Amino acid sequence: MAARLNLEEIGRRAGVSRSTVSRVVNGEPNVSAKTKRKVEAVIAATGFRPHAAARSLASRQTGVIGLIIPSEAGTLFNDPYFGRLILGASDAMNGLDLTLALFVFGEEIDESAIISRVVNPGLVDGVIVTATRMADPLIDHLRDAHMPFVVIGRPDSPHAVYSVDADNRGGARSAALHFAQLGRQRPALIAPPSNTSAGVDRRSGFLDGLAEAGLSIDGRVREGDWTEGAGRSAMAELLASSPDAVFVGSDRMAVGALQAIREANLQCPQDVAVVSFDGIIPADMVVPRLTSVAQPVREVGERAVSLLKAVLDGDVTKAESVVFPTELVIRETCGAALAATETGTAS
Amino acid sequence: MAARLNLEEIGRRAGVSRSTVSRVVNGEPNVSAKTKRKVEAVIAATGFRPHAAARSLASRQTGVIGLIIPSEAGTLFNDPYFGRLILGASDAMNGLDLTLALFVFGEEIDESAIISRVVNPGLVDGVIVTATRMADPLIDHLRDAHMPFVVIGRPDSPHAVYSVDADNRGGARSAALHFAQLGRQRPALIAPPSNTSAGVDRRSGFLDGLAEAGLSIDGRVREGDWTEGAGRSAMAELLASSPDAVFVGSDRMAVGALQAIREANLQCPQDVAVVSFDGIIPADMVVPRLTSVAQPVREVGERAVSLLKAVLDGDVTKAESVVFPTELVIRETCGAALAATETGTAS
DNA sequence: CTGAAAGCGCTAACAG
DNA sequence: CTGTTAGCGCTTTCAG
Repeated sequence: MAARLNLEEIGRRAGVSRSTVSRVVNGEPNVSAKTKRKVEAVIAATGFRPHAAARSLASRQTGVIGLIIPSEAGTLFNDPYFGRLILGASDAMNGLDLTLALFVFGEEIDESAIISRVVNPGLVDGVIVTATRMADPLIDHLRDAHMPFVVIGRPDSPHAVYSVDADNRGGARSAALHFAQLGRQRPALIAPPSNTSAGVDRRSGFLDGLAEAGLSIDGRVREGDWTEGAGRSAMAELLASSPDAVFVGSDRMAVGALQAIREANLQCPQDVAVVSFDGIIPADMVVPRLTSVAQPVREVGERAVSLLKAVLDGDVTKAESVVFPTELVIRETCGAALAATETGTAS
Repeated sequence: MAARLNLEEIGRRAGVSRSTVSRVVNGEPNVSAKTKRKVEAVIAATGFRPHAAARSLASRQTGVIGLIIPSEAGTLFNDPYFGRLILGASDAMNGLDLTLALFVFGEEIDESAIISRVVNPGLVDGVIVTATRMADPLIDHLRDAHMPFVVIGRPDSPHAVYSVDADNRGGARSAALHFAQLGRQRPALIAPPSNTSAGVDRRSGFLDGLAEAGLSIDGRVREGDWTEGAGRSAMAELLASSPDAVFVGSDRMAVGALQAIREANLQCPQDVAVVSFDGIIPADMVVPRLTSVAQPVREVGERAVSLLKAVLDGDVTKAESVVFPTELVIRETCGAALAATETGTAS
């Protein structure tokens, strides 16, 4: 029977040495066209694929990139955000012939367990870290272990790092300006957790935008943990101070906020306009359709991969922060169409 | 400076041979307590971790399990189903000290590309395949390549395979019986795609349940591609034949169906009762709250991992199909509370 | 219970 | 352009 398929065996069948086969497999230039053809024929005929572990051991590169997602009690996985992110990362990796290793850690497992699993030599070449808290200790550990990494978010680290993020501040600011333009007078805010960079940035961006427009928020601020439930109870509380507009820091919380508005027998957008951040809930999912500051999650995932790849290849050596612009997608909850009609701007 | 950390070096520092260190690392029994302690001390002091690739090469086991998710244009990733599944699989793997490699393939990449990437020797020990179509060619390819695998779903394969699935038929049947019990007379169905086992089973289970209860469906059947939009348009069509109840084959389609009902100025559950399948959309997400046949997605993911692990360890050798029961979770859209009130059953 | 020795399949100088 | 020669770090017989 056929011997186990390896470089040696392929070489034997093609009448060349193991090294030559290796060169063909790796697309190195210094192989004669004729030899190359012969070897490729044998490879095609046998369906040979080089052994990944052997290759990793010899080359000290695994071709595997880790994606670390700390999932707090599974909450995060109900958010379409991560699906999009994974899809983007995955696409980029398929194109680069890289393999994605996914590390999801619940709260019950401690930080050091994460590290020791991920920083296993010979397992991954580098990692992408998501959902980072401000000053995430994970980042320091990764650095101590000399593991190349890229952060998704805006890390608050004393050291410079590679990172990819959406323009949370700018996006939130645009929501504030939009409210101002629509003539809303009593804006409110439901911010994401302030121990995350997204939470901090979306909050400050919105407040800055209001200040710019000369609007004040007068304590109409609440914070929620990304979920529908949090959005609903935060909104219920805010309604006591009669806001006429609310910027909600995530799509999921906005869904809850809409429910609270409905339960109070108020109308959105007539009584309270709503703009959310994310733009990733399917538009048909809620009524009225959600106006939101959309961030390009998929692109963020893709870019994180290409940036890490560049770091691994030594193509980029200085800290680099990529920031993607957001886009205010106007649908129904902000009441823009309404305002347009009233002022006679619309046809 | 410290030499590169490996078995040899740890052995040198502990005054033993490389083999002994290997035995300690792998928890083999035949090591004296004293030697073991000494070696462990050195390991703890140095933070040594064995090189994954080297270990894989020598032992012919990678400790990595692949999860294959064919994502059609990203549609599937908007569904919380996959997040849950990944979470379950991931949990199980963390417990078994296994690493998860995620393979997401869009439609643009063909089947053989999937195979050649996944079946790379020395990369993964086995794979879990999801979202399988009926008679999925992927399965045959996996078998041809001698790659151990477990299917999530009910594969329609001429060969026996290992699989894990939810009781789609039984769950759908229970929805039918529930409608009958509530006195609904004109049931309708929005089924998932019939080229998937879930689609086939949910459809037949529902129809069987109706037949059992003596209800007929009279052509009030549509099919949708899992999305909100599909549910909405299917429901809009069905309304022409005045159904008083509809079983929708997925949570997302049910969200769309609810919208269509509202847009037709009908009330749910008064005019049309709705029961969906999945039970994974956060309960607070829609109003009225969705009654649905819940499937234990996380458990399915966990079980797929433990089954594959057993297969890899040779603990199970005959084809095995694990089927998880579903649970009808009654909330508001089915109108059970309503019916109870009318008949005086409720307080 | 412990050590020595032989690979696992591949890459990477180094010759030629 | 091609072959030879050493390893990469670990597991795994086989002796002792």
